[in-house]
Amino acid sequence: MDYSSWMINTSLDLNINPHRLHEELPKKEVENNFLSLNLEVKKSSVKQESAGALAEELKRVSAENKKLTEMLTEMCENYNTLRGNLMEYMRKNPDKEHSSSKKRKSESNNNSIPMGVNGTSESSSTDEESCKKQKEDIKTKISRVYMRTEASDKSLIVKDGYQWRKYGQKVTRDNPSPRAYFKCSFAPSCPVKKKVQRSVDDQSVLVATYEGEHNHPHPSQMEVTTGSNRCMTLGSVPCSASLSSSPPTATLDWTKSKSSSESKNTSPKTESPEVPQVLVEQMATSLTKDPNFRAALVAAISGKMLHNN
DNA sequence: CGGATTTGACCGGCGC
DNA sequence: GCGCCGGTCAAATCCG
Repeated sequence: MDYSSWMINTSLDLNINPHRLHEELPKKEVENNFLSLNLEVKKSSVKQESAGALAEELKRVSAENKKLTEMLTEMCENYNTLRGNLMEYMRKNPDKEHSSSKKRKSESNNNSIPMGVNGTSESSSTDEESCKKQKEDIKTKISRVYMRTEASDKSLIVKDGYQWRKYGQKVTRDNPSPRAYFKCSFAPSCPVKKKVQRSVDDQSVLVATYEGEHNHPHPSQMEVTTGSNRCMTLGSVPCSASLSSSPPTATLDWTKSKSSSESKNTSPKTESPEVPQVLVEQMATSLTKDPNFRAALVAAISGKMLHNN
């Protein structure tokens, strides 16, 4: 899968000033320049030409600020466009599972109603009731992951780093492909379950439905604690934010790196705020890691400070 | 030999 | 109440 198309190019070309100051001068020189400007401001006997240079610098920085603002606006617009495209894609490819009239009420409810945090006021209820409540809570933590595999690969294995024990397989009515049932076997008390079934429309797409939340750390996290990006440790799972650790009902199809007409397995419920959150986080991470952006930010802040002086 | 997987039986919820 | 269907159980089987 090609995720590069999802990555936002953060190499912002912010060197918009006519003097190409930041492009040619190292960061340190920029800062020195800024300090010297400050000194100049403090001098009581300001020469005409230095005042002119200062005004010009001020103008330049203001222009840069303006450009930054414009770029930010443009970025927001791009984001909105992307989001719109995503929503349109979701609408065009409604999940067959949800369109099925035979769909059980309970399951569809679980998928569409975002529930809050686990209720903790179980002290007054009986064991049976608390057990029931717990069950309901587990059921509310549902997420779905779409994973593209080789069409020839008939195994229903989704490698996500956790250890799963298969406890059943069933052929369901709305899908000729068998559905496999897994329980998390990494921790004996872990309540998480996973259902894996091939997509009706695209046999090369595996649909993994996670129920519940792991009550133990991710196995790969126990081995690799320094990894900054969890997606890198998830084996063959697409870079997805919809693992069980995410809030309920998040369903993301990151397999859409192929043409949108190819995969048709998403549901309208993906219009949850989850998607923007993921994108925003991704953008923020990318931006903060980009030296160009940081340099531009420094310049912008410097400009702002100059403005205030 | 022990753990994982397979697979038919069973259970319970839901719709008619 | 009955039948259908998804989900789970557990004995049998497989595999390292």
